[in-house]
Amino acid sequence: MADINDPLTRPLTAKGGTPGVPARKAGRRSNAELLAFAELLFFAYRDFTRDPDAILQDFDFGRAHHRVLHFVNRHSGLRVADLLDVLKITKQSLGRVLKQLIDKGYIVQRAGSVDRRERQLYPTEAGRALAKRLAAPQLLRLAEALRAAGPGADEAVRRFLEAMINAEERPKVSSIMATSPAATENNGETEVS
Amino acid sequence: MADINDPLTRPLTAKGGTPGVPARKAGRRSNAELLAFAELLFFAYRDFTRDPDAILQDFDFGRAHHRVLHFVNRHSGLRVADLLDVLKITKQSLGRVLKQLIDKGYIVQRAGSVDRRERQLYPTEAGRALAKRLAAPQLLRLAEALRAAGPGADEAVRRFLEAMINAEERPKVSSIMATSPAATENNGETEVS
DNA sequence: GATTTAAGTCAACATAACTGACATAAACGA
DNA sequence: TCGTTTATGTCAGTTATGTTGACTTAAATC
Repeated sequence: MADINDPLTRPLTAKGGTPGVPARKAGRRSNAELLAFAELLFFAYRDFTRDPDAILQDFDFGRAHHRVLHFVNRHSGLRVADLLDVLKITKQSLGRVLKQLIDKGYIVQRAGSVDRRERQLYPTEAGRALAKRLAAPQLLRLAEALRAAGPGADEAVRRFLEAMINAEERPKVSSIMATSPAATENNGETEVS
Repeated sequence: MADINDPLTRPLTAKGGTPGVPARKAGRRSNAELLAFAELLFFAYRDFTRDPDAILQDFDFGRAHHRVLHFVNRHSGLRVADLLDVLKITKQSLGRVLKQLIDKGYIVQRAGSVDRRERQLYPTEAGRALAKRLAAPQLLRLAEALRAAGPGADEAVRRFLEAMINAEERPKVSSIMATSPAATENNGETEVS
């Protein structure tokens, strides 16, 4: 077990507070504590994106392609308008990366069956394979981090992340996340292999 | 209370599992569950950065300036090399935004007292004020999200975020986070006002 | 038939990252 | 002391990803 006084291995935030500092009221957090969470979120996200970024270089793709491929793969059949709303970028920005993913054979589009102006987006077999490869290190990282967070942390972390989303976006996020292979096909037991 | 079956207001992940699906072993998580965490992290970070991004426009600054100003403000006296290691960008990339922050009077630099090649970075009064203004909406969001996550979630979330950081980076992150006004000056009771 | 909507495209531009090469000053080592 | 390494800064060119604004096409809708 790590020595709590060793600056290289102790927990990033002192447990039990600083000696001589009276405990704050339950539920009140100092700005300094909150800033520590802000920094941890920055570091977590910084490293969360690094593994896939490295893989993407081999395909002449960037993080933008990963985001598009991820959402098309996990929420097959979503429309261009859905993607724009999820990513919060302009049609022109999306257009560039989406075109490249289509041209290189990772995504295909189909006219909507009810409204034929709509373009429904689907991954090809190559698209599914690449998405899986990009997700693999992130899934490992998440699994390990949830394990490290301790039993019961899943729900706390999930509620925290949900509450970090703009309130007015939550219904849309919820709706997007409800349309996934896990929710519709195979009971969530997709394997990375 | 929200109807758990209403797709617009139910929790983003079903609680208690899907009927007919056998409970997984304790501690094992399906890839679909982990992918949901990946998406929540994306959405959380997407919205976490939007409030300060809007403020930055009024100053002709971007997110890169925010990151630099934040770390200089919260960890006064850190060196250029520290900043490069924290941000994981090149010297040239940092140089551009740092120069602008210095030219516009938000950051000053001082030669290191022991090694005079080093440049120690400090916020000016204007820098501190801007950092505080940029942090304010993020602190509100974090406070509310931790509240929403429920009692005891702080520690779970903190452990989760720490474990999301690359293992070899944790000592450096720990060391950076130990040098903050909260850790050295006023017992963490900095106020946003 | 006119209007609106979903998507796509063209052009110009801004930001923030990158690589590679080189300069300066200070510290360090033989 | 002198050569080397280190910390920082800078110049030049490139790439990735975002922006605004204008316009087109096809299909749905009023």
